Order: sequence, then structure tokens, then C-alpha cells
Amino acid sequence: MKPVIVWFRQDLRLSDQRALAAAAATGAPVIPLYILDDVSPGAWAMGGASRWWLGKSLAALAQSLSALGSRLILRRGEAAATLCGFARETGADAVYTQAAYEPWASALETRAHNALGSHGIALKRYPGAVLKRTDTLRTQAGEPFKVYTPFWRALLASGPPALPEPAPGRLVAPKAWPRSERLASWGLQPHKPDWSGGMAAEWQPGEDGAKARLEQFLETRLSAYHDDRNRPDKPGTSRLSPHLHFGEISPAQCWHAAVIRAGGTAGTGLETFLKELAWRDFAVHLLVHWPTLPEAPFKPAYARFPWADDAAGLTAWQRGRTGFPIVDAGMRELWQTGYMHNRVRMIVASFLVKDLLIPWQAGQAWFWDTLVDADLASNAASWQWVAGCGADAAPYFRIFNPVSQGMKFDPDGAYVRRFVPELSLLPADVIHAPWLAPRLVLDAAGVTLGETYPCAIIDHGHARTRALAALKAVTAAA
DNA sequence: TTTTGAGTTGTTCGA
DNA sequence: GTCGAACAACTCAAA
Repeated sequence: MKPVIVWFRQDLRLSDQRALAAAAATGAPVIPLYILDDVSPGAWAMGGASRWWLGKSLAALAQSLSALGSRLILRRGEAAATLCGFARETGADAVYTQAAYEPWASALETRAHNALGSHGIALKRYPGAVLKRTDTLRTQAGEPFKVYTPFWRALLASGPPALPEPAPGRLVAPKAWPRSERLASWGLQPHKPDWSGGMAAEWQPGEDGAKARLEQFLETRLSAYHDDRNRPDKPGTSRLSPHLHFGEISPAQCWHAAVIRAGGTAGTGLETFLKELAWRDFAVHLLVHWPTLPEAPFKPAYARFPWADDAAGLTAWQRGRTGFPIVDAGMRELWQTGYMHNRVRMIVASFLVKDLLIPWQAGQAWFWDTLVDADLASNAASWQWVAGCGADAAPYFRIFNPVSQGMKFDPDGAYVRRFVPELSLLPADVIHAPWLAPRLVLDAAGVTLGETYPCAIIDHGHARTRALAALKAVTAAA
């Protein structure tokens, strides 16, 4: 019997993995394959933080497969050609995979389909990491949605996502295993310097880590999720995003586990969590139907926005040296752990785009490189939302005040203290605006503005006025 | 076809 | 100190 290949991509798990389950069900020998592809045209090559995660996740997947008597074969190169060559090399007659939705990944699937097909090898494609197939949800006029709430209602009306499938109990091994590259040779882990210490302390990549995180979330955080998710000083969010991005757990698994755990006593936490899961689908929906989302403003008028060319401002923002404590705390959390609390993402994004007038694409690129959960669809949709040029975007006058946001969502300053230790001795009432603190208070905390901690690089009130004027000009010209 | 209600996440000002 | 209105106008989705 000819073997079949399971081409793993953004679905690095064994349970609720339809491609794997279907391949196993054939009874044929199964060859699991992962291809590192940095060269496909249009591909967004993974950033540094994502590569760190990928390396750990692939190691975990390989271990899980070996427990089933199987292996994970690793290859590198343009994925369509590499896959086709691999299929011929192994004599496989079919490739099973779960779809990915980035424009370049879809194009890659088409190329792979054609290349394999010309050798009589089938490419069997299953829905990827979404609750509902992205092509099934449409307005009554047959158009894709541009507003979230109707999208959410349509998603709910279409019924719950498919029930998760268990992992296959066994996989038939091929007579001889094909050659595999060594994971260590891919250089995914940083060295000289190794900046991954903060990430390793925070995360457990892989399917087991994903399941543990989900369990912990459901057990301790779901009931208070509606309120606590906005508090960066509390462990209120699910922190499932990197696991979901790499497909170590499926959104359907999260959905059904949460519904079961809530047990019919539908508290506010459940619906809020399910809506957050649906936001991932909405971002994919937008990217599929508007493939230029990561590059160009969804609202074309914003092409005329008078962006600033501010290299110094961008660097200060990236390094967490803007002089606004909540912004700096967020940017440093990102740098150290590969993650940033969602509320703080909005604050730092608003600061970059509206206070500094730096193009949202620059912020998107930085997040792409530094986030362990960097996801093309969510990243692009969210940056455009903050910038005001996206689908269902924030109104132009919504400009976050970094001081009041800090006081509201980090009232004791615990989050700032954790990531901006040079301010840790400041009392809570001034920690979000140290320039307002009396000299004596600063001295007592060992803070000298401009020396131990930067002076604010901009006056927010002035910046706000400037942004409103710029935004008004864009819409007036339209 | 036309109409109508609604639209993730905010801030500021003045009564 | 609290509270409601203003901040624009537009576009979407559905009736």
C-alpha cells in the first residue's frame, strides 16, 4: 500500500486534526512532514519570536508523534516544489493538509495541487484554524461581511463549530523512513545573544502546553473574563493566542471546552470568550476577501494620510523608551516575553499611530517580528482598526490617553512596576505620569526624569489635537 | 430600491 | 465629583 503524507503547517497538533485523522483512516502508512518555507513568493517569513516558538512546537509535535510510533520529517525550501519532490521520493499517492488562509499560503496550495496533480498525486485539503469555513459566511446580499457584529450573528446562526475529533490511536509507519533534516540545524533558536529566556519562562509551546493553558483558563479565569480580560495587572486573559496561531489547539476545541465548562449557566464570561474566538475568524474572513489588508488601508481615503517620518520616535517606541509608563511597559513586555496584553496592545498602537503619526504598517512589522502569536490576519486587521482605516474601525476621534488608560486598567501600577522596574518605587497615583510627581516624590523613588527614565517624548494633549486635525483632513478630502 | 438602525475596546468639556 | 453630550459623517446589513 502506498503511503500518504500529512503536510503539517499551522496545525501542529494531533487532536482535532482533520487531515491527520483522514490520513490515518485510510489505513495506509502515514508520513508526517513539515516544510520550512522562507522563499515562497509573497510569503511573510516568520519573525524571530515566531521562529523560537516554531522550533519548540515542532520538537513537541515530533515527540508526540514518536509516542505513536511515528516520526516528523523536516524539510526546507519552496514548499510546493519540496512537497512534490518529497511525495515522489516516498512514492506517496496523496497529501493531506489543513488549509492556511494567508494569500501567499493559498497560492502555495494551488501550486502544490497543480504540481502534485501532474504526477497523479492528490492534495486533500481540509478546513484550517477557523471556527467556520471562511467562504460560508456571507451577508444576505451574498457579500463578505465588513462589520463584526453581523458577522458574529451569522456565525452563531450557522450553528456551533464542528465537534473536535480525537487524536488517532495509531499511525501505520512506512517500511522505511525518509531522510529528515535536523531541527537544530534550522537556526530557529536565538544564540549570540540568546534573548529567549523571558519567553521560555512564560510559555510552553506545543499541544500539551496549549491544553494546559486552556484548562487553566477555563478553571480560573473564564467566569471573570468579561471584566478581567482588560486588566494587564491580572492574569485575566486566556493567553491562548500563540497556541491558536500555530494550531496546537483548534478554536473549535476552545469553543466546545468553554461551552461545556460554563455548563449552561451562561455567565458573561462565556459569550465574551466565544466572541473573541470569533474575532480571529473575522480577521481571516477579511484577509481572505481583501488580500491586501496587510499592506494597504482598507479605507482608501487613508492613503492620503499625512504620516510622519519619525525614525527616532519609532525607535523609542520599539525599545519602550517613550516616557509614557504604560506604553513602555507594554513594549518591554513584548520584547521580553514575545507577548503583550491585549488592552496594552491597543494603547501602544494608538500611541504610535495617533500620537507619533507613524504609519500603522511600521507597528505591524514590529509586532510581526516580536510577537510569538504574530498572525497575518489578526495583526493586519487589528492595526488597521486602531489606525481608523480598517473594517469596522474605531472612530477617528478615539485616541487613547496613555495616562488615563494606565490609571483605569493598571490602577495600582503593578503592571508598570513589573516591566519598568526603574519606576517601581513610585506611588500609584503618579506612576502613570511621573512628570507630574513632585520632586521630593521622584527623589524618594530614585527617579530622575531624563536620566533614570526618559522624559515623555511628546505632549499627549498637543499630539491629540494634531491627530484630530490630520484625521479630519483625510475624511474631508474624501 | 429605499430606508433605517447600528456600529469592540474613548476622551473631553461643561453643566 | 458625576454625568451626558459632543466629537462626523459614513457605511454596512437587513428590512
